[in-house]
Order: sequence, then C-alpha cells, then structure tokens
Amino acid sequence: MSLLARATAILDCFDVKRSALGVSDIARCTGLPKSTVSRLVGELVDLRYLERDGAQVRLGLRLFELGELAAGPKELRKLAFASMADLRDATGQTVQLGVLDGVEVVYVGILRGRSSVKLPSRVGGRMPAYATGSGKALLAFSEPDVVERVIANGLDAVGPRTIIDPEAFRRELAFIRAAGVSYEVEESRPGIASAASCIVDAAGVPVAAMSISGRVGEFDARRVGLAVRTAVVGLMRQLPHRPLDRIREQTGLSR
Amino acid sequence: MSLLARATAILDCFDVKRSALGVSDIARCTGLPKSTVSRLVGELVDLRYLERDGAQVRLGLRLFELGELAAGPKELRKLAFASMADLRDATGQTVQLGVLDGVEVVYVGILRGRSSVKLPSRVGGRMPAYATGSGKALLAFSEPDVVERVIANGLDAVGPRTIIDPEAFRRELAFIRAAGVSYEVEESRPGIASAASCIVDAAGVPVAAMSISGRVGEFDARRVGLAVRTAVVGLMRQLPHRPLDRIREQTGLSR
DNA sequence: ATCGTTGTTCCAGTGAACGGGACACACGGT
DNA sequence: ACCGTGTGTCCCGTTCACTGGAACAACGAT
Repeated sequence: MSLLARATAILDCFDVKRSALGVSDIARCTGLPKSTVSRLVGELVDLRYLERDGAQVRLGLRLFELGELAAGPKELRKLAFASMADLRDATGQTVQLGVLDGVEVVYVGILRGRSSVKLPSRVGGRMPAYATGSGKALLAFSEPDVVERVIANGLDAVGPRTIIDPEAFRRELAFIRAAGVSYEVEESRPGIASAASCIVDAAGVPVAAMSISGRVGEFDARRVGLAVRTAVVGLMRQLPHRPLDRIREQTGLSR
Repeated sequence: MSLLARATAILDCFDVKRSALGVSDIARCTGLPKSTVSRLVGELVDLRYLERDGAQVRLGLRLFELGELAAGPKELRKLAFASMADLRDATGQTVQLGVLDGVEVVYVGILRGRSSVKLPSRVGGRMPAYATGSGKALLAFSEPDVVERVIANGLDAVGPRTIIDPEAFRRELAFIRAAGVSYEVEESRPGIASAASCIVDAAGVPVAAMSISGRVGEFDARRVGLAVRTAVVGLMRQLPHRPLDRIREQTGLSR
C-alpha cells in the first residue's frame, strides 16, 4: 500500500457522522500503526488538508477549496440546474443529479421539494448504483463490463424490493434502455419511489442521471417519469454545443 | 520534499482558469520530472482524486466529495447564512464570508447582490488578507505574530489604494479593533469599496469575517458599516451556544 | 496510586519512490 | 516521406525517505 493510498485512507475515515477524529480513531479505522498515522496527520495538517481542533482533527480548508474547483461536477450542475428547478417546481418532489463512480452513484446536486420527505441522500453522498433510480438509469447506458462489475460486487438487498437476482437485473436494464426512463419503488429505501433518466453525451457515453423521488403514495410514476425524460432530452439538446473540451475529449478517446 | 507535498503540488496546479492540464503542463508548473508526474498522476487517478479527460487530467470526484464533507466551512456558512441574507436584502449589495488561512483570506460563502457588480471573488477563492475588508477585520483580532507574518510576506499594491506601509497598516488594524468594523476603498480592486466585521468566538479568537462590497459610487460606508457590525454581533450572540465541539476545543486549547 | 487512555518522538532497517533515459505515438512543417 | 517537437508511458538500478515497534509524557477515571 503506497503512501498516497495511506494518506487517502486517512481522509476516507471522515464522514458526515464522524466529522472529527483523534489519531487513535484513525489508526483503528485504517488499520495503520498509530505512529504512522500521527506522522501522516501532521503532514496533512501542514498541507491544510486536515486541521486540528483541539486533540481532534477534521477535514481542512484546502479540501474545501479543491472541492469547489472540481470542474466536472460543478459544470454539470450548472448545466442541469435550470431543468432541475423546472422539474422541482412542476412536481414539488425532490430532484437529484447523480454520476456513476465504480459501483456507486454519487449525488452532485440536490433540489429538495416542498413535500420534503427526508431522503438520506446528500450532495457528495453515495448510494449503491443497482438500488437507485439514477444508478439503474446510468448502468442501462454503460458498457457491459461496468454492469458486470456491479453484479459481481453483489446485489445485496438495501430496500424491501431491491432487485437481487442478476438475471432479473439485466432484464431490468434492457427495459430501461428501451424506455429511456428507470423506475424504482422501495428498492433503495422503504416508502420511497423514484423515476430517473440518463444524460448521455454526443458520443453516447453516460454522463449523469437526473432523478425525482417522493413518498410512494403521493407519486404518480407514469406522469413523473415522462416529466424527467422530457427534462433530460431538453437538457441534452443543449449539451453537444459545449465546445473545446468535449472535442478534445473525443479526439483523446479515439486514441 | 515529501511525497505528499509533491502530490499536493500537483493538485495545486489546478485553478478555475486552468481546469484541465496535461502531464507535461503539470511537470512544468511543479518543476517535477515528467516521469515522476506521470506516475503520481496515475496513482491519483486510481484514487479518484484526479480524473482523465482524454489526454488531459482534471480534479476528480473524490475531491468534490471531501469538499462537501469539510465540516468547518460548511457549519460556519450555515450559521451565518441567515444574517448574510438579511444584509443582502437590506442593502442590495453582495455579502461575503471569509476565513483566514495564513496570509490570505478564503471565501467560504458569497451572496450576490442585486446590483451585481462582478466581483473577482468566488467560493473557495483566495485574496491577500491585507488588501481586503474581511482580511483586515480578521487580522485586527488575530495574534500579533499572525499580523507580522503577513507584513513580512510583503504588502504589495493590488489595488490603487492598497496600504503598503507597515506602520500605517498596524495603525489601521488598531483603529479597526477599536471600531469593530473595517473599511476598504479601492484597496483590493479599482472601483470597489467594502465594509467588514470580524466574528470572534467566546474565547476571543477570530473565526471568520462578514463583508459587504459594492461600487464606490453607490456605497454609503457609514450606513453599511453599521449594518455589517450589527449583523455580526447578532450572529455572535447565538454562537457560544454551540455545545460539544466548542467545549472540547476549549479544553483542548487550554492544553 | 494504578491503570487505560491519549498523542508524540526516536531511530535503525529496508522497501518503495525516484528520475534519467529510452520508447511509442501524434502532430505540423518543409 | 521525412523530419522536429510535442506528447505520455515504462523500465530499472540507486538511494533515501518512509516505516513502525518501543519508549515516552499527559490526562482522566477508577
């Protein structure tokens, strides 16, 4: 395990629930020797990636800065914001924007609806991809090996109706690919339903997914699904105009 | 230069203006050998701190996540948000919240005013402390060695009226400490004026500064200065109630 | 006073990072 | 076609910086 991996393991210990940790806490959490952790924490503090708060230590200012600079999610959020707001206003439900990272979906933007059922999601938070509307929408348009990796990673039931059978899951993705919309009822969490649609770029690679979630009762799947889909196609129409970097990426990808 | 310092030097190359860089760009910018950069970039990509975008590389998803988790700024922003909104609505000018980091102030929150004169500041952005309203307010309540470090670092003119004389600067801070408000007219940038006030915690250590900026013409310094000050004292009144972590910090600081 | 904590420091041993150089590739100019 | 210059990656012997057990000092609780 390289030094960088150790350092990042330290940063990974922090969570919305555990926002301040001691050296020993970190040593336990990472499995690294205490002396090593002490030294690395010291270096990270000097670099302002961590900051001391008495005997505890918490995530530092530089991470905040770099997070604000992380161009990808920011740009995406800006582009999608208008559509998301329309959707939120039209339905009153909460709208989310997520990207795929390995076997999980990371939410990069959230607009909470009026009927603010408290969703567990949070900007920067993660959920298993196979159990969420956004995740399934993204996987439906991803390469087969990405999907297989998710399946191989295990389809554990995280909600009352999570799809745990690999074959059923593949069929579900095929259906989503055809429909352009994914639905999910109590697959991620009891009492919650959602509909999502995948945003793909000009080359057909999935970029993000927009989803809309609400309480199972007050949620008209058909209607809402259509709304998400229309919002997404509207968004995609203005997507390929993004000039330089997209072109550069294209040429880069073509070897 | 340790490995961690090298890795962070790579991350520091990125900027709002240079959001995507190649390996050679980074090598030039950091002064590190290209082969070293290539290897480190590879590791950082594996760790998702960077992501490849064709031949270019940009800041990755994990930095975005960690930035969202950085508790300090987030908490502060939440606390100050109401007062900032009041101030913005009352004056129509843009309100900023900044913290001190070394010799610079980092903006952790911005509410743009109606008369949206385009300020150069940005959430997560930096400005030299000695040349801004927020920075001077923070320095006025900081330990002498902090102030001296800033002065030793050099008071270069960044605006038409930047204070560049060390002695004048010390007098300015003494005045601000007495008044509780700092003013700044064209010290940071031509055509811009601002007033700021420092938020100190129960122990008297400066935490952040709230500032309000506008075009020199449409800016009534007296009136606005008083408004900022009242907003800040109102904010501070509800500050010491913050329970556990503050107490822990206290005990930690008292050795 | 005696534990069980905490975090920090020391230092010799070693394994991982280093980086010069060779390499493959993609351009653009002549 | 032939360079010249730009990329980014990879190899591999050298070496030096990271490692981590152990000893340490400070607390707090029992």
